[in-house]
Amino acid sequence: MSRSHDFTLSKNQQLVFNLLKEEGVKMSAYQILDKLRGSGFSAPPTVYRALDFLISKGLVHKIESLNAFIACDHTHEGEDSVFFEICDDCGQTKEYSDKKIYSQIHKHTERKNFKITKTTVEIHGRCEDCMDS
Amino acid sequence: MSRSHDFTLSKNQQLVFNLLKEEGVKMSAYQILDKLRGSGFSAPPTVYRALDFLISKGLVHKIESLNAFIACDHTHEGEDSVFFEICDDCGQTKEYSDKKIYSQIHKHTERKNFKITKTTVEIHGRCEDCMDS
DNA sequence: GAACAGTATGTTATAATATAACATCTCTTT
DNA sequence: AAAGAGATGTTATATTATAACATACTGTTC
Repeated sequence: MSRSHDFTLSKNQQLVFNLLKEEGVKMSAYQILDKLRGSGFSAPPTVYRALDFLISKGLVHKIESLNAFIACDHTHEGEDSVFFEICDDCGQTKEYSDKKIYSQIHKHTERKNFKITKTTVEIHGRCEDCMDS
Repeated sequence: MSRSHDFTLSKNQQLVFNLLKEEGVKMSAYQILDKLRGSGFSAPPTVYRALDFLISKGLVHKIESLNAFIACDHTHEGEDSVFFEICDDCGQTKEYSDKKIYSQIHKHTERKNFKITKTTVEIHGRCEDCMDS
């Protein structure tokens, strides 16, 4: 059950991660639960525990402004400097990495002697496709 | 920096706004409800409706990563380019405005032809005071 | 291979956050 | 006074998340 990581995923962790990767879109914990009932999931803690683990390993992100979860899109560089662009019309949620945005944030926190543990950047709006229609 | 509003606050809106201003810290909707029971509040919709209005006018912000609400700190410039620095030790939540951070974000979305309606930037970590202890 | 420690799981219950739906009220404008 | 818009009161319920505790699995160490 392993990936190209220095850790292994348990059965439940693998099931949740695979589902999120296959769907490729953001899902609520209860949407995940419903999809995995056939695999033996029956209660919320099963989902939340798997999500907590996957998030701690950086394999899944939580979209705070939507209480939703999405598989990490590993096409980008930089695990830490990730942010989301969310179309409120079609729901498409794209993950990006931009060192410059985070560099500005770090400049600010360094001035304040603030030690960052996690940063949430979520951009809501309307995507190119939805602007056309 | 005070601002002149082109609108008035209803009784409930005023009560919620005054409470948040006086407390000066983030509060959950249910904390607000409990504090305002003496003023006749008895159910969640009363609080959420007032909060929705105040947020729409920019007088209150929601901290998405904490499901909490805080009065806008009008000491900064730029209504739109606001972000939060949240100490997970002491809970202190400071509001800042930084054009440069938002300028980087806008550069990104312009490249993607993404039309922003709202941006959430929340920085979690440990504040200077808590680092000392 | 038995004892153990650490982690993961299953299960029930409940906490915490947020909204739907609908009746009523209170203004302002006509 | 009637109409319309916004605000409120109220009940019920939806949605999101965690507490608590028992059991099972997994990899050591002896």
